[in-house]
Amino acid sequence: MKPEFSRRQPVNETRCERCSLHARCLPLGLDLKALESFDAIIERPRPLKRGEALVRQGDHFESLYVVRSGSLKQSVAQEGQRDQVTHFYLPGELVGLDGIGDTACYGSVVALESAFVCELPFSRLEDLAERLPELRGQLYRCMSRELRNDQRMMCLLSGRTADQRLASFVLGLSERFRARGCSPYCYHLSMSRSDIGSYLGLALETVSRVLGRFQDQKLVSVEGRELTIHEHAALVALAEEGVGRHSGI
Amino acid sequence: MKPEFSRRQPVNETRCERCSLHARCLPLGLDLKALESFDAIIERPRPLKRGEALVRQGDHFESLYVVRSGSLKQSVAQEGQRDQVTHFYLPGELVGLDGIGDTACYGSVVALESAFVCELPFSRLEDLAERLPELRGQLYRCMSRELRNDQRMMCLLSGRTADQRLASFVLGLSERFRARGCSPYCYHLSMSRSDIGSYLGLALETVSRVLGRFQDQKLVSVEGRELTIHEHAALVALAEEGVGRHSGI
DNA sequence: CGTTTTGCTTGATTCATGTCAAAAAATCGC
DNA sequence: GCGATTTTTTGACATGAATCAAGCAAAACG
Repeated sequence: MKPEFSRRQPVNETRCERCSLHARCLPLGLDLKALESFDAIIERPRPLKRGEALVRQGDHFESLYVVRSGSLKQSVAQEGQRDQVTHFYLPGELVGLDGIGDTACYGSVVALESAFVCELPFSRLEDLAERLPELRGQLYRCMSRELRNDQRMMCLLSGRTADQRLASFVLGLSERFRARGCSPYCYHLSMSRSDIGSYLGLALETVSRVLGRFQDQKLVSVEGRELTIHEHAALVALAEEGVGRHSGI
Repeated sequence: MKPEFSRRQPVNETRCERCSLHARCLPLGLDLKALESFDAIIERPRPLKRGEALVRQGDHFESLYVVRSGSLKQSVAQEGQRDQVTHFYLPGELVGLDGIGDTACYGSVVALESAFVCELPFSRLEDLAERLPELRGQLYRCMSRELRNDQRMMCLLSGRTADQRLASFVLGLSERFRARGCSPYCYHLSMSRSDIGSYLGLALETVSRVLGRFQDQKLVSVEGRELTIHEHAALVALAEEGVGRHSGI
């Protein structure tokens, strides 16, 4: 069993200054004084059990959240269609940016495993941003980065094959784990095949089959939800390959 | 021939106060004094010819742009793959939000027809936002709205059939035209079938065929790039239908 | 004003991926 | 620890949409 985030983030480490996510979190770049003001507006870590909802679609928008440990998924339910998973969130990532300026939350956010989140009431964050240009900049940058991620996702969904989508997905997670100081080559998938399928626009059976094929080709090994990357370069090559759908090049 | 935006927006109307897009544009909600400060940082309308690039992928990010007339597309070129269209921009819409905090522009933005854009140098906009809370809020709201749009797009791309994608596309444009005071039932497509296909993740032949089928079913008529919606309700029903891909409901 | 280019439509065929079904494995609850 | 539930794998089959290949229409160009 791999160590999980929850084990690495003792609950009592409640101050931003001491938080090990400091370097990847919203208050990045704030000086000590600013960080203390920031720290002051945070609602202290809130524990979530697997399957528990942090926000429900349609809830009144009030806060952003930073994942402190564990992982979550966002999913949106539309008009009698199957729920669609739109995001996975790892420690340090910001939840709720898509609710700003809207009355209701766009989707539901649910814990995929035991998790802690810090709550940032948006109105207080705005007040603080008025005084802290750095924080303002960070907020813009976070939103803009998310826009770029979403666009990358749109490209993935509209132009690439199932194999390429899964290669990108596996590599994307790998990169995110690496950035958090976890092994990029061997990690735990906290989401089900069905979640992955929904996120990537594939049937869950296809996810299972492709992962199996990757394993046969010795690119990765998958045992349940433990994934090990063996041929990083080959996955990159596959993900970037010119021959997607709609006659590549 | 329908009136086009360019005919409705005389070039010499250069002040924000007199701009007819006022109500849909970034400075929405600013008081007169604030509006004047905002007006002062705008680089005056810049004309673009069909096919001309406003920004090229990889350009250094410096400014946001507001479309004043005409329309544009954003497309990103990846690793030897076919270009992928990621956005269409209509008058009043904000171009470039995805470049904030990044050194380079994420994609190229090209005029689909003759167009004018107002340039907003981002550093000056940031300075101004420091003093104008309303403007700050507007910026957050614009970015957040775009996040929601991108997510809607992701849902469209990963869960819906070709017919549903095109129905949504046609209705989406209709809504955007309506919001701009143009006819929502009869409008001009400034983009090619190939652009639409790229945007929706479909082959251009499929776009052509589905549009043809819609015409046979008397939902719309399409003559070249002139589109008329006959059965709005039926299109809505189709777009929202539970039976997408991945066994609806 | 004819020629070339570009964009659009249409048909035939193929293929990747979805759907349905059932078994196997893992996880959960008591 | 054992039956019940959920998740995952695997197989057989169906099908929507891509691809390939013309042909046609409408601009753009000399």
